[in-house]
Amino acid sequence: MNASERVVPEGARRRRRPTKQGVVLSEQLIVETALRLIGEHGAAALTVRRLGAALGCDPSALYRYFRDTDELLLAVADELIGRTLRSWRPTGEWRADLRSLGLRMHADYLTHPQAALLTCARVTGRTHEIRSVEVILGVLRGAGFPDAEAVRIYHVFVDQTLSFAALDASTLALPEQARAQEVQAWPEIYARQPADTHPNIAATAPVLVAEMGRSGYPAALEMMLAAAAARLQHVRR
Amino acid sequence: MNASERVVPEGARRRRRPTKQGVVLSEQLIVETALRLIGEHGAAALTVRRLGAALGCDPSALYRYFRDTDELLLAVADELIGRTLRSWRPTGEWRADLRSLGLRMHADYLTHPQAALLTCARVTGRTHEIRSVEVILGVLRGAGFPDAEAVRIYHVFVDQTLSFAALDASTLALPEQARAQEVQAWPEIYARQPADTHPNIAATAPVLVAEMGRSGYPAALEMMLAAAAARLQHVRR
DNA sequence: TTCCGCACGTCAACGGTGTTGTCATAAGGT
DNA sequence: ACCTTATGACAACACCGTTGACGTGCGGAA
Repeated sequence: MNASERVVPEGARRRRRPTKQGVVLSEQLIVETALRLIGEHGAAALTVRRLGAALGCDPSALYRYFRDTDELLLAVADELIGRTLRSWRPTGEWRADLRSLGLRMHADYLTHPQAALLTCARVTGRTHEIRSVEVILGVLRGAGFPDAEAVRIYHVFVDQTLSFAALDASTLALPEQARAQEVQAWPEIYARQPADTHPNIAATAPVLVAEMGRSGYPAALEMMLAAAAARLQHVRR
Repeated sequence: MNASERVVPEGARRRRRPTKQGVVLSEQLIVETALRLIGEHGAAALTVRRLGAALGCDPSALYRYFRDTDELLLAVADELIGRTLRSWRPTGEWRADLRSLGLRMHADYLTHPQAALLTCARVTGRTHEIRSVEVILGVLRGAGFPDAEAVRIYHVFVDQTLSFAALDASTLALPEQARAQEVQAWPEIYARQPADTHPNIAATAPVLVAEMGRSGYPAALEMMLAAAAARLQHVRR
């Protein structure tokens, strides 16, 4: 039997046969369990075998619901998009709205780094994504940006938010050991560069180490919003 | 023997013993072969076993040069940084220098999309990376930014460049079929949203489709540079 | 020039991974 | 109550990174 023939679309499912351990599987339950697994035990915990164990079923049973692990992760990602958008409320002030939406998206993606990594660059074309485009464009056009400007700023805003999310997520998604090493790298290596060969690093070492310990996204977002505001003033004249 | 004791620093290597197939290994050769493998057969092709086969040595021989695959990956990342930095010439004008450096880094990473994806989020702590930090900080401090400001802008600049590179690289790195589908998504889906449910998308559809067809990085970089220039003017007063 | 220590390539093995072919069984429409 | 077949279980496969043991032959010392 071909693998793609094995999976039955969720809507067409009729027989719900409990697992040996008494669990009744469903796409919804699997996705939720996967998200829980990632949240509780880190990104590395999401393996087909562990997911099977957590659900109380044989790992291969999952292939009745998803063609492969990639498809499973996409389903997880879609769930994430929905959750993010659902919790956002606009205020009517464009700059505050973009700021809160950006920070929220960034933060929500980081809650599930594994899914974020896989998802950030993909155009899903699904309802949640389309709605987010509509909403952001609405904020910008409502603020008075002309269409071309609004689209350009939308593009920068979305790509910047998603790409920073991916960048920061990939740090969180690293195996434990590599991540610890990453955190120590800046203090240990950059605080020790001699002033004669690396004057700029030496002169800024303390502030450099502090700065690199956190995400660059908030600062990047502020600079982007400032540039947009300046552009808006210029256009209005 | 402990794994970390097994690897000998490149400088201290004395005995160069050819492999059964007559290859003389070196850190340099291994990194170059890894990059070639990634470029030819995709990021997934970079496994210890395949790298060993491509080099003509036993997979475990690599552990004489790198403690684990992660350390190997960091070496690959640093090689990428080095290639970029080597081809860049400063002009003395900070804005032009940052612009050219950013665009060049972005472009260079995209020539090795698979490698960029794997490496661009990592702090290598190796020589090329350290030099790039020194150079960029020098440009900013030379322009008159106070230390704290210079560091903050450096952070935004570097993370923005790398994260956009990763975002754009991941599109290039998709399997052929998925990539074609991705390209068609914007025209096909967003050009067809009805004006009553999605007024903002419908109103901007042509310019939206055109804009999303290219990278957002140049526009993001310009906004970031504009914000930095405004900040510099403000500080100078 | 010889000789010896040990650097370094090789081998085999371990425990993990995703994935698939096959089978038994019970759910659900008839 | 039956029969079809959806679906979970099992076992196996090929691959992965990593490690410990081993022996060969290179390079420095004498």
